[in-house]
Amino acid sequence: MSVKQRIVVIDFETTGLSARGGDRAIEVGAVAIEDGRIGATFQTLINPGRQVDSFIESYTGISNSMLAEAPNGREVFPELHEFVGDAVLVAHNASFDQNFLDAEYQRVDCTRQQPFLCSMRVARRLYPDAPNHKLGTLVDYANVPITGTFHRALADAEMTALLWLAMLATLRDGFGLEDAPLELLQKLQSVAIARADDWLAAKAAE
DNA sequence: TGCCAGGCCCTCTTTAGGGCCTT
Repeated sequence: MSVKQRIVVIDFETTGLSARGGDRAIEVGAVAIEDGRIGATFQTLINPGRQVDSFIESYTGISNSMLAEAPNGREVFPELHEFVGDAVLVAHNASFDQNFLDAEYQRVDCTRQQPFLCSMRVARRLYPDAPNHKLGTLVDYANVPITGTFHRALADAEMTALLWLAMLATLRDGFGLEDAPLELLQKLQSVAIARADDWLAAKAAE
């Protein structure tokens, strides 16, 4: 995979926690990282075809009246698919966003080919001393600027993208690895899966 | 009525259980 690989950081607000249980996306935010910098963005509300409950309205600040005027998934997801292109995807707690993206793509006959990396899994390895690994906590811990309201899709995607860049910087500064940040993070994630902490120690000792 | 997600990761583990994180 190319070092210059475009990355898209994505975040969904949804009607609930279970994509497979029928919950739907109500907002998507996506931020492209190109050449190590934040570039184009994509954001829209999505009409889920149903009422969202009061918890979701309160949690996200997205009301039913806002969603009533929003485009539906059949309009939104082909556009998102085009925006994402062949970029590697990143999200905070990626399994959640991946399940929603794949479920919504399936409804509009789109498919996802590229890998989906998780900023939370990397942060747990890179910042083990953080109070916790919620996005809001990590934004503060890594001195990432707050770009908007938490629990809105574009703001969360932007701050996840900035956290991702901060983690890249930490890796470069901490391990002297000037190049191949994407490969490094992919390796770091696979290492996390394998619980192979020795890999980082070996890299640091080189 | 009662139930209500799923994947990762750690540990008092692996023939399991529970916390974290996302909305």
